[in-house]
Amino acid sequence: MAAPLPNTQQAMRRRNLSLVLHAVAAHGPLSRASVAARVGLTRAAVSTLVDELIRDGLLVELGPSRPGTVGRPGSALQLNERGPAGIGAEIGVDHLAVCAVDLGGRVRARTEVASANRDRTVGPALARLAELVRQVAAEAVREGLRPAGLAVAVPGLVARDSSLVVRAPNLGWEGVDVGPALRAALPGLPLTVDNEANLGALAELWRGGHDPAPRDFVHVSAEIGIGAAVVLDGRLLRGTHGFAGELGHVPVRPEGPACACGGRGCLEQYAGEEAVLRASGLSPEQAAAQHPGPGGRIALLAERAADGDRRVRRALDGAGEALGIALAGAVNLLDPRTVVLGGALTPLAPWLLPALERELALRVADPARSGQGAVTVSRLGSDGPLLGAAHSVVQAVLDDPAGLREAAAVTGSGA
Amino acid sequence: MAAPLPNTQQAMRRRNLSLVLHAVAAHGPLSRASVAARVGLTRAAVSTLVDELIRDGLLVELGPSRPGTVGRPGSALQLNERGPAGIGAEIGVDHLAVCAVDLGGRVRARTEVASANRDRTVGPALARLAELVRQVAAEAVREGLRPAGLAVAVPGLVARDSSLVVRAPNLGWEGVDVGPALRAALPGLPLTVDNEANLGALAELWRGGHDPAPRDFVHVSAEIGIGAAVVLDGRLLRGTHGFAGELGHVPVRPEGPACACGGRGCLEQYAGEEAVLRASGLSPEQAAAQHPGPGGRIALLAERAADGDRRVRRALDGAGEALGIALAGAVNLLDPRTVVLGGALTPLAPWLLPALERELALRVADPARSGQGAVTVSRLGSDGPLLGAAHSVVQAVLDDPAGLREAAAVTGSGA
DNA sequence: CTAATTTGTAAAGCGCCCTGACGAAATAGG
DNA sequence: CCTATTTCGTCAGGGCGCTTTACAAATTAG
Repeated sequence: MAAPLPNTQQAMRRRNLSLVLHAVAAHGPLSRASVAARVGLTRAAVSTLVDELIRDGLLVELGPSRPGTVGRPGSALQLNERGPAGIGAEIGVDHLAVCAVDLGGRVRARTEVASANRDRTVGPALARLAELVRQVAAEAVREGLRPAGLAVAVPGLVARDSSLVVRAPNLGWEGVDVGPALRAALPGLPLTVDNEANLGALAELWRGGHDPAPRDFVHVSAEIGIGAAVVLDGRLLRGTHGFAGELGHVPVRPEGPACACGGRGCLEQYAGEEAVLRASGLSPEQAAAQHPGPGGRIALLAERAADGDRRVRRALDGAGEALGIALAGAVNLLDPRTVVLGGALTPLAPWLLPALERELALRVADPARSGQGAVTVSRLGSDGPLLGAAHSVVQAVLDDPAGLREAAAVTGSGA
Repeated sequence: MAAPLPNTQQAMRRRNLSLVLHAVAAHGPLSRASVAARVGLTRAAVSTLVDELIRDGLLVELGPSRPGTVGRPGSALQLNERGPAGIGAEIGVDHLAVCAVDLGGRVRARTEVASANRDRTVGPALARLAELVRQVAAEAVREGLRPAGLAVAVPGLVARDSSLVVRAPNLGWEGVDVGPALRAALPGLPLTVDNEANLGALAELWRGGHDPAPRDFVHVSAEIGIGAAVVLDGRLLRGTHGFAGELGHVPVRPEGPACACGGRGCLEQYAGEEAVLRASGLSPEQAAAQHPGPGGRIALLAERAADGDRRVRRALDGAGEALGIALAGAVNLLDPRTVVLGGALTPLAPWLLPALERELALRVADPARSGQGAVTVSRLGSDGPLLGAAHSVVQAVLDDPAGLREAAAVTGSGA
């Protein structure tokens, strides 16, 4: 049990800096006075906090805002669009992607390349990724941004508070620590590594476009396996070892087909990409031939389903049913506000949802949740994890703006 | 989104008071200097905090501690055993219980009476409960304690941050707000109402006797239905509506027998008390005849199982298997450190565990959790919810000692 | 044009913690 | 036995951060 932060005046100041920054981030351009009203401090206190944030390049003053109401108009404050940037990266089965996001959440640079990472040696893949990160970071610098950190999304289990990829079946990685190679290739750039579904959930939380943003939800994501992330009270649930969210191995039919995990009848056996393809009578090779490139198999399924292919429709209906059963358990256990379908599931949602919602409605005991609006589909689609990664860096800056200055002092200010 | 507390110096002071109090509570008698080292403040700061806590009657000074080491011996601080007390109450199917707990966590007064609350009108039951609370509170006062609040454990769904019992099937209650009657009968005593499994989990968290106390676990409890509570990062997960933990309606076999909740094959259909009795070839009447009083049905099952009754053994094995399947889903989803069996399940644990652990080992994907120590049995047994209720009041005092003084100022100091 | 309202800043004050120093109370060693 | 050392608790001084109070600036209402 680490000391729960030494409640000192400095810590208070840091929290208040973050509070002001978050207020501006969440509620558009704001005057000092309205920030003060929002966070519960006085105008004088907010003034000094804002001064500090402006000096550190996190806020900018837009000049006097247009009048409209009685009284002296305030001077609008906005997040600096030429300040720190979060770099997000994604290692997919068949692609690599990197993007840079500014404090305001806008994507300011982006690259994506096809790259068959499955069963490939790790070294070259990471070298390639570092190369892309350098490109994107350079472009961000040209736009006046300072890269403040890198977060990498991986489709697999990542040990908590580490860069160790314990298992990523889709990549064929097992016990790979991606930290050393990336840190060596990208000196001075703080690194975090996280599960793809987790970062997708964070993207949903911050930029899902829901209003108000749901602070308690289960985010289901899928590439080949099925991952989920649980957000409760606005915080991501990571679990003791960082492995929370393994929805793919929740038992759906305990006597069902054997699963690679050692169990029987796991969700993955009914709603995993491979299982759905098999039930549809399609082979992976066929899919690769007809829809090459990232997301080809999913695209094929969506196309066939849209064309009215009965076998595919039936397969997706079965997958939706299985998802509904597994999620019914999760909903009964966690009482979230909604279930969000994201990642690769987005394009298939129209054919998954009916059965999914039917099962959920049938099996959820909670009387208050009767039906309405229980399941939503992400608007971010397959971009979720990448955006979430970049945003997680931005969020870290918003959560502790003073930490950034300290880091800069250590590394010699970067630029 | 409520203002996230106005980070002022007063708030800091309050948090530091709580920090000091918690340090003393967790680590026995402590000198000012060791408290300071623990919480990360200076000795001088801790001195003033301690002074204030002593003035408020929360801490007492035991006088100079015995030497033993070099240097001036410190003056040991201890929680005041004649300070605030938490009153806990439990409304069971066939009993009412009330207890008082001091700051140190010791039970200082207790009553329990048989009372058939099932399908009885609510008014008389609550009147009786209030009467018992008055008795216990009076006894606590005789011991020098000041009752600081009352928490009531109910076997059913309680709406979040309210005293509304939405549904308690075992009691036959539906949409009953127990707040008005109890508040009217017990003026001046702050009231909270919570689910029995939730409070049992809190008891496990605070007084489970585990070392170190697990901060992430699933606590399974059962009276007639099957409840569970999820503790993550030392905090109880309540869910959007306060209904988290409905393990009883997690699907185990989706095509299984119909359940009262509208679903099919819910855990309750395999591991609920009624289902187990039926599978054992025993009728509730028979059980009531042979083992009257609280917990009679469970006691009968335990007795028969101990005697080697094959049918009962098989029934419990099946229940354990179903529990294992449902919990495998929960463990995959949440990655807790352990699963704790509590409440009425405790006496049956020996016959439930083998199948439960087998299923769990089989179906949990997490490679780090391989087998060892995944399931533990509560040492608190059926006392958990009652103790947890009283402790939740004590915990509230430890979390904000200054709040207590304010409350006293409003109500005119009570005594 | 004046009164009212609101914004942002400055000065004074207060609360809270830290620093540094000191007496008190014990041990260690001669 | 006496002194040096160590640790504890407290006190005075100081720094820091927020609040209070006051005031000039900028706008609307009448």
